[in-house]
Formats: sequence, C-alpha cells, structure tokens
Amino acid sequence: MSATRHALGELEHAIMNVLWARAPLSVREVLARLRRRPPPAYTTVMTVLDRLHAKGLVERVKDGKAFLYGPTVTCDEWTAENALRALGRDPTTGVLVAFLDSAQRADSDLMDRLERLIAARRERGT
Amino acid sequence: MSATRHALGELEHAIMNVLWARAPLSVREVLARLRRRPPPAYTTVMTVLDRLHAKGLVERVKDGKAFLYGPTVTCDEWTAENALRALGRDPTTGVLVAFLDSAQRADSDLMDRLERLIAARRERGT
DNA sequence: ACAACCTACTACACGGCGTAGGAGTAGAGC
DNA sequence: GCTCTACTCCTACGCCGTGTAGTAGGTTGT
Repeated sequence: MSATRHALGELEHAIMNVLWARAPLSVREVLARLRRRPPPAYTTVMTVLDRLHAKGLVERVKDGKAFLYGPTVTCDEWTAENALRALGRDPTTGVLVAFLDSAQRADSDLMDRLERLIAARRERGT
Repeated sequence: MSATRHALGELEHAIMNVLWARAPLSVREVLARLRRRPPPAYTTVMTVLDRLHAKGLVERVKDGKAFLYGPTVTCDEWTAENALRALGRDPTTGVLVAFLDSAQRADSDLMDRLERLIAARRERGT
C-alpha cells in the first residue's frame, strides 16, 4: 500500500506549487496565492501545510508569531524522483524500451533532449 | 480530479503481477498463485479483479462457467506509462536533469543503458 | 484588558482499497 | 428431475488519506 506513499492530493499539490513558485510563505500568504474558488478556509491551508510538514515535504521556521513554510525539495527533484520510483528499482530493458516508446509518442523531442543531456553529462565527466 | 489516477493498492498490484506472470487465469488460479498468508477469501480476489476490470486494466472471457482474466497492458507498458506520467507532460530541462541525477544515484548503469537504447532506436530509423 | 492574529487540536465527510458474506445461477452427478 | 457444487453478482463494512473546517488557546500591540 505504501507504493503510493508519496502521492499527493490535489490541494496538497496546489499548495506545493505555490511554495515552489515562491517561498518561504506564511499560511496567509499561501492562502492568498491559491487561486481557488471558493477559497479554502485559513485552517484548511494550515492543516494541509501541517500534513506536508509531517511528510517531510515542507519545513517551517518561526517568523515573529507566525511560521514561514518552504519546500524541502525542489519541484524538479520531486518530479524526477517520482518518475524514477515509478520505473521501479533496477528497471528491466523491457521497461526502458516501453518508456522510450511512450516518451516518443507523447513528445517526439523528449528522446532527443534526453540524449543530449546524457551526452552533455558525459562530457562533463561522469 | 483523479480521472487518470492509476495508483494501485497492494493487493491489486499483487494480482496484476500474477496475471502478468501468466494469463489468462481464473479467479481460483489467481488465488492459488497469490503468496499471501493468510490467503484472502475467494470473493476478495473476485472483487479486486472486478475493480481492475472496471479500471480497464484487465479483460475477461467466459470459459465454461468461469471467467478467465488477463491484463490489457503489459507490465512494462504500465510501468513506463506511470513513469512518464510522473514526469508530467512537456517536462522541463530541469526535471530531466534531476531525473538523470536521481537515475545515476540510484543505478549508475541506468544512464548508459538509456543512452544505448536511444542510440539503437535511432539507428533503426525514426 | 481587549482585539486581532496565529497555532494546535479535534472532527467529519468522502472516496478508494482490503476484506468478505450471502444470494443467485447454471452445469454435473445421481 | 433434483440436488450438489462451483462460480458470479451484489452488498457491506472498516480503515486510511485527503479536503474541509471549527474551536480553543496563546501572543502582541494599542
């Protein structure tokens, strides 16, 4: 069941997006930047931030009487790790082939970009 | 808004693994091949197969009085599509870089294998 | 001291998943 | 033909995660 331990809900993800766009932010600032109608209650945002904090996805520091919240991982890292986790550890060749198949279908440039990034990385040494 | 929320539960995944290993199978055969203690009830397996069928992940055909169940996608396709979905559509360069970072950390060969597969695919045309 | 603002604790609804019982049904053996 | 049996279908319940929020209680400035 913990296979999806890292799946976020919709509001959780929206809040992470706010924090990824600009951090650190107070609860009130997060609430203000959420574009949802109707806007959730202050305490709703609070609760979700608490849960994200419990999951280790956000950290918080006291600023006066309020907390400021910020992400502990970048959006890119988070996204990439999720994708890698989805691939499973020690992916078989079959999985990788299917991955490239899907990638090419979805975005014909994706493979090129991957190839260039791998090449560039190799030039930089390891 | 999880129309495309394809996260499977633990039992669901275990059953998919059974079907991926050998299909088509009847409910009883799936049950027999599940290595769980205590073994779930026959109807539990039935219910889960029903749900997987409703999700479009398995198909079934009548065989006498029983149904035979088989996966509609291969394990590789399923895994690869999940990974690609996790990357998001139109992944930024930052995401791809982070993906390669994670990949290299997790499995130092992974990038090499990806590179070779991309090269091979390019040689085959397209 | 009071008002405004913040956090912490608690709660409830809802949906997905694991779990399974009981009803219904159709073929198999007597 | 009638029962036995195996299978499916329908229904249900508990748990947990998530969205949602109220209330209580603390702190700070006026």
